[in-house]
Amino acid sequence: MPTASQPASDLPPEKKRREIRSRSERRQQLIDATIRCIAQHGLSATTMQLVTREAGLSLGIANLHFQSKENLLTETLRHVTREYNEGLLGILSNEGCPTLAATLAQLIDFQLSRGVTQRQKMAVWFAYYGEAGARPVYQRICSSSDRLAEKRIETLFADVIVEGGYSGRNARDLATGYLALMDGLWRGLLVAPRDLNKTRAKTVAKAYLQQAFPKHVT
Amino acid sequence: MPTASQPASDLPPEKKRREIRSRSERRQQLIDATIRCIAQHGLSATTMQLVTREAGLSLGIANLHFQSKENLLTETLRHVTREYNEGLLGILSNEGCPTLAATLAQLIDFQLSRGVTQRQKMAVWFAYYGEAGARPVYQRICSSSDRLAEKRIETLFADVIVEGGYSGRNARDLATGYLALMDGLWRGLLVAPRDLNKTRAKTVAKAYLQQAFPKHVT
DNA sequence: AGTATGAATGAACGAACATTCATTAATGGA
DNA sequence: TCCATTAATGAATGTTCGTTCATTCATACT
Repeated sequence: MPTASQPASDLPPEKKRREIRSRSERRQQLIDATIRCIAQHGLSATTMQLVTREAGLSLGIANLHFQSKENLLTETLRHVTREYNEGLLGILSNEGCPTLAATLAQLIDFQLSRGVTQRQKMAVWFAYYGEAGARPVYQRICSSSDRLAEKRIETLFADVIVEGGYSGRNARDLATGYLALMDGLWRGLLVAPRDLNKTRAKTVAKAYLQQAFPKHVT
Repeated sequence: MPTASQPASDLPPEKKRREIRSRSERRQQLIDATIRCIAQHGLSATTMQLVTREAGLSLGIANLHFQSKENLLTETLRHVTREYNEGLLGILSNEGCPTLAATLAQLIDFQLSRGVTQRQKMAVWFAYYGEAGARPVYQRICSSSDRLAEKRIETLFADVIVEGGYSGRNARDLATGYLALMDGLWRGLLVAPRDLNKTRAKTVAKAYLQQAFPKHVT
């Protein structure tokens, strides 16, 4: 978007005005640009050139604030992971959430909300999963995030089982199953958006919880 | 370990004996090497050099048989996809499979069998999922494979619903849910093998089918 | 045995990559 | 107002990539 009040000229070198920002601002700006690049071009086609241009900054700045590309990518994964986990924690801390049934409903709504299921974020998740087998750093970040989420969901399910007096249910297995189901639905939304939309994904997820906790899900 | 009867020399150029093989043999050999490379190094670190060396062949041969790296990668995805679909068809064509209950059991066994869940194969799946958002070719191959699998499972589930007289069940939604669950379990096996092993994955998958079809799964 | 065929090789090449760093200019304190 | 400090820039660098193709040699046919 060219700024107005520029001297008319066909192809000026277009000197960019240099702006100074704080370290954390620049880091966030670069991470956001990285997310957009991965979503649009894929992880293997994401270059420093592309990222810095997307951020509207010069080539060298990513190395200035992140030392290396590898580090930028790692921090990007950490950012997306932290964002998701904080959102999940917000739901499960059930402050102002009156009943367990309401918490379950909010959980599904959150995990299939616009913020979580936008292509940008999902593309990033799966891009890193693909490399996780070869990169221990990615694997550690992903699996520790998984573990955290599973522990929280398991606790919630355990509470629901007690409240509902459900017998023969294993909270841990149900949590594993639920999160696996949600993972698969995300993958479907990403890879086959023509065959699976968010509404149907919500139906399928709700059906799982209803089978598990009939009294808590309508 | 230097071979005997070689003219004494510290670092012999070690001339390689040239072997001639058919086009299809070489293509298969290169695809297999590509799978191993992706599993070991990740898609973004998989180079022609690495692949051809892994195959024990010379650098130029991949371009000779596949024209381009892009084409080699696409054909590799197609190969893995076809292999999985043929295996699935083998199970679901229920030749020699007496009952629907037995078919369900075989389905889980197959999807969590050694052949399907070995790290090599799963790493390939997820590597391509990650790029699918940016590459229409990958997306088409993945989603058409998904569609095929889902149609078959849906048909099986519909039969089970009729036989069991289950009411209020939607075969399509159950199929979507089951495949999503299986996808998530695979992801867990790949990314967090410490927290999820094959035995527990089988337990979780079985629990899903048991909830859906209690009379058919023990 | 001699020869034609084309599969296989790997040195060479240009393009694209991450990274470096001398230079530039915005900022805040003197 | 001037200067010291330091964020920001982007041309330059060395490396690595995919691809090409002249050459080599295993094979099958005459």
